[in-house]
Amino acid sequence: MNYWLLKSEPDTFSIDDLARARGQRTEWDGIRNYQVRNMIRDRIKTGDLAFFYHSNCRPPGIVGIVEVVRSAYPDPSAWNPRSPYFDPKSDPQQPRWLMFDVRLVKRFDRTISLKELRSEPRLAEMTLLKRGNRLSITPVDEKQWQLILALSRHTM
DNA sequence: GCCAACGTTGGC
DNA sequence: GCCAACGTTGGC
Repeated sequence: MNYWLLKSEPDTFSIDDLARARGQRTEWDGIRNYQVRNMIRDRIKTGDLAFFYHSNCRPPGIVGIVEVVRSAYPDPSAWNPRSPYFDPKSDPQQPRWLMFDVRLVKRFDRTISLKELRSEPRLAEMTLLKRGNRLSITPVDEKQWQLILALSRHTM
């Protein structure tokens, strides 16, 4: 079983939106980066857990946990001309883009901000925190996962 | 296959 | 709004 971190801009889709969704489930669609696509295809499996991260907002940070409830399958938004994720070069006969489904597991009582994550030396090797990282899905290892879980229980 | 130009991400 | 860092595109 693997751990992940999923970025989402709360203006587009927040953890509150997920909490209100039917079954507290959603499709994780719109991925248009090959490195991330390959991770979805090869490594993200049902039962994996992921931190839900709010990006491009103030403050950016981790706000909860989701579980993968369906692994990779074709992302039809690639063929929808009205979708912001439309990709005219994606052939329905040979799907280029994949998505997966997640369900809300937990909303944290507080946001674990990017600033707080950066201030923790034991998280220095987190992919999220690496210089220049822009991937919208990044791996989290077991130790990092447990440490962040512990942080989530602290009141600030 | 190189690489300049352009587009995107996302923290600040 | 700025801009560093990175990805993609397309001419050659």
